[in-house]
Amino acid sequence: MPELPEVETTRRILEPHLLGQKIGRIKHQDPHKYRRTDLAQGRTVVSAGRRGKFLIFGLDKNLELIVHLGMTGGFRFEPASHLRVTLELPKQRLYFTDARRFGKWWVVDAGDYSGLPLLAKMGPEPLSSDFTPEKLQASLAKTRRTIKDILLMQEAVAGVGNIYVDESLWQARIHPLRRARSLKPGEIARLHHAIRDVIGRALEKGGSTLSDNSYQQPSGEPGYFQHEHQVYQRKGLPCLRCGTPIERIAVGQRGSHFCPRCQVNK
DNA sequence: AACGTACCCTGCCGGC
DNA sequence: TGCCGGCAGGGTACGT
Repeated sequence: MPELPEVETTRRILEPHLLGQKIGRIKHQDPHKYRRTDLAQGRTVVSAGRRGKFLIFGLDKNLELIVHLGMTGGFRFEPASHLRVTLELPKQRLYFTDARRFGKWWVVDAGDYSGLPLLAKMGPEPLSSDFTPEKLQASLAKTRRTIKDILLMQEAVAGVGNIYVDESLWQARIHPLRRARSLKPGEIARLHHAIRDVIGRALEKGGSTLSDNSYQQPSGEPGYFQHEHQVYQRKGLPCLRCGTPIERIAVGQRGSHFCPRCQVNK
């Protein structure tokens, strides 16, 4: 599923194709999921940014086109199955495919995220200097939730989803069901480092393409970080640190993979 | 206010 | 072999 590394990889690839280009028609059949996109037609793209898992394309006339890829959304340079949106540009077309249709588009006045409350309260970018162990500690201290829950909520840190939470918790040797506010300073320091390390390495590899093949770069090329997963979708396989079989449990509604020996729920 | 849960959606998988 | 129920999960709505 697209998380920060996949969304940022998409952003970097799309940026040169969009900057300075005037958007023509945007064709789709689902106005509920692709809201007000008529307002982007005829506008020129002036920036291509990202916040957490949201792509934010700045347009002239002080507008922004915001895209969330959901579970299976992705841009393609060529038509593909599960085509949902076609975006016409002067020299090419961009296609948006989304098998499970959890992806959404919005057009808003620049910076007005009143219709996207999650974006408004998004936590620090994990690879920025804004993300510090102190800020992480402060976020974890004010909740009774588990560490897995709070990391998925995007307010403690932006852009981390199910894959990279599991990978980060494994690297930091923290059980997913630990109460967030019970983490000791040393554990928070390990977790902070693990999140930055995992997200950074995943980004270098172009993200993860899972067995369902849903995430692809716009060219159709996959990501390569799935080959470096330590726990995600490795249930029953030996922990690559200690050999104990990886377990899978439900946390909230999410599958969670962890090593019962390395990650003890104290 | 904070937390838990149902829901959205559809391809895929396992069981029969 | 083919059908079908259940599962996966980011984000949101809603009830407690």
